[in-house]
Amino acid sequence: MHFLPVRPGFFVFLHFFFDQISIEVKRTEIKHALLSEDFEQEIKVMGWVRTKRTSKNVAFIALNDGSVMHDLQLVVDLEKIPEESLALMHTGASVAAFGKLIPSPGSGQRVELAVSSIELLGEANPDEYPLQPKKHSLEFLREKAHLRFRTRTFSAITRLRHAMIFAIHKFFNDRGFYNIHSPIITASDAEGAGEMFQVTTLKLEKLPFDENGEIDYKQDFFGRKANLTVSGQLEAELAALAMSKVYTFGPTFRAENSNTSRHLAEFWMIEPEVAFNDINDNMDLAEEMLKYLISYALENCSDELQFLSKRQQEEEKNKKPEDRSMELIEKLQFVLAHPFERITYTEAIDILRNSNYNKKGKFAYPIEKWGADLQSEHERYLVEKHFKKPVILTDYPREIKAFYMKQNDDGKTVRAMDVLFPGIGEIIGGSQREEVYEKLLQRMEEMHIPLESMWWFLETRKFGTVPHAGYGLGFERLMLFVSGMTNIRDVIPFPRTPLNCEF
RNA sequence: UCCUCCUUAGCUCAGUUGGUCAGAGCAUCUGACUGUUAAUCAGAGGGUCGCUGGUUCAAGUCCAGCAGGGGGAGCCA
Repeated sequence: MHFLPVRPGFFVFLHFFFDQISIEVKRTEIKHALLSEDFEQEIKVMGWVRTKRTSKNVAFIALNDGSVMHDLQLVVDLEKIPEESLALMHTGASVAAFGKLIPSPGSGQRVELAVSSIELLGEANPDEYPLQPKKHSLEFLREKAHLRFRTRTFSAITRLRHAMIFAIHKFFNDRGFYNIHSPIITASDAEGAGEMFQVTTLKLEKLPFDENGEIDYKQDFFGRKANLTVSGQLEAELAALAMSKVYTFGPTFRAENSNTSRHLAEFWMIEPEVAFNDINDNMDLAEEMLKYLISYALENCSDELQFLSKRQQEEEKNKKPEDRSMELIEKLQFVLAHPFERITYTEAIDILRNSNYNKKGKFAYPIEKWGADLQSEHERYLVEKHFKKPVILTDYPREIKAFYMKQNDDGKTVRAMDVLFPGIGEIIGGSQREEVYEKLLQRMEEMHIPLESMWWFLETRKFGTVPHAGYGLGFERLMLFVSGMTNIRDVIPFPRTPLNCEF
C-alpha cells in the first residue's frame, strides 16, 4: 500500500501552491484503494471514467484504472465542486481525483472516494468515442481493438491472460523445467504443420533469378529460403536431449486460410519436451499442467471468472436450456475433480461406430472403417456426449500423423496423444517421439521429408538418443476454455487472421 | 477454400404478404430529481435503410453482383 509520505496538513499546504494535483502525490491504484482501511490520509487515484451519474447535490463517477475488475466510486459534492467542472468527464475520459476514502453508505461497494478536487486529464468526446456504458457486440469491439481494453470484458480477459502466462512459467519452473527460446525464423520447412509465412529481404518487385530461372535464394538474407516458425518442437527436442526437461512458450505462425473461431495466423504455443518420458508420462504431464492452470485461475482470478461467467450466461440466455454451457466456475471445478478419460483411437472408433448417433445417421461423416481421421463432430461426441469430460486420445493410425511420432510395435499406429476439451476440441497435440535413428529415417523418407535440411534433427538420434516425449498447448485455446469465450479473436489482444492485420 | 446467415440512427436492434416503415432502447443535448449503482422521469436533435445495378406504378422489403462481418466445415494448437 502506498499512502502519502506527508502529513495531511502539509499536503493541504502543498496543494494550495500546486494546483496540478497530479504532480506531488503518488497515485494509489484502485485495486489497493478498494481494499484500504485507511480513512484518514488523502489519496490520489487516476483512471478512466466508466459512467457518471448526476443529481441535484451530488455526482458519482465510476472510475477504473485496469488494476482490478471493480471500479472506485468517486463522490462529488456539487456544492463544493461545481457541476461544470465535471462536464467533460464523460465515459472514456481520463481523470485524476483526490480525496479521502470513506465507508460507502450505498450498497454495491465497501468504500468510495469523497472527492476534494478532481482534474480532467484527457477528454473523450462522446460524439466520437465509440464505447458506451452498455453492452457492445464482440464483433463491434474487434473492430475497435485499440479501445477494447477499456471494456470490462477485455480488461478481465487481459488480467486472466496475464495470470495464465505467469502460471505456465511457474508450473514449469517449479518442476525444474528450463524455458527455451526457440527461433522465430527458421529455415526448415519440414515440420509439416501447415503453410508458412516466408521471411525475405529480397525485393519482391525485382527478384533475382539463377541460371535455371529459379529465384536465387543465395542472395536472400540467410542465403537460403526462410520462414516464420510453425512450431518450436524440433528445437525443443534438441534442448531436451541435453537439459532433460524444457519448454518453449513463444509465438507461432500459420499461413493457413483458416476462418474459424478456433484458429489464428499468429498464436502462442507452449511446448514442453521431456527426455526419458514415454507417452504415459506425457499424458500425466499434460493433465497435471492443465489442472494446475485451471486451479490457478480459480484461486487468483475469481473476480474475473465471476464476471465472465455472468457475461456468458447473459449471452446464452436466448439459447435453449439444453444448449447452454455449464456455468463457468462450475465447469472449471468439474474438470479439476475428474481424471481425464484416456482411450486409444481404436477404442474411440468402436465407441463411435456403436453409438446411437452413428446408427441414426446423425454424423455428417459416418464412421465406417478404421484409419480415417476423426472429424470435429466425432471428437465433440466423445467429449460432450459420451464421456462428458476431457478425453485423451492416443495411438492414432500412423498414416494420419507426423513423421516424428514413435511407432508402435503393431506397425499400424504411433504414440500420438490429443487432448480434447469440451467446446474447444483439440487443446493439446503431442506424442512420444521416435528415438530410433533407422525408424525415423525410414519414416522421413516415406513421407518425403527433405533429409538434407534436417540433418541436425537426425543427428540427435545418432548420438546418445533416448526416449522422449512432448506436446503443444495452444495458449489461446486454453484461454477460450478458462474464460468461457467462444471466439479465439477475443482472447488475444490483437488477432491476426486472413485479411485482418489492422491493429 | 467450401456451405450458410447477416449488414436499418454513434451503439444494440424492431420493421409482418413490396404500398404513412423511416421506428424503439441506450448514448448525446435541455430540464426535473432525496446518495446514485448500465440511476430514474420529461423533452429535443440525430439515418440517402452496406455499395452498384435490375424487376415494379411503387423496394429496408424481391433479384444479381461486389464489399464487410458472423456461424459451421476443412487444416490444426
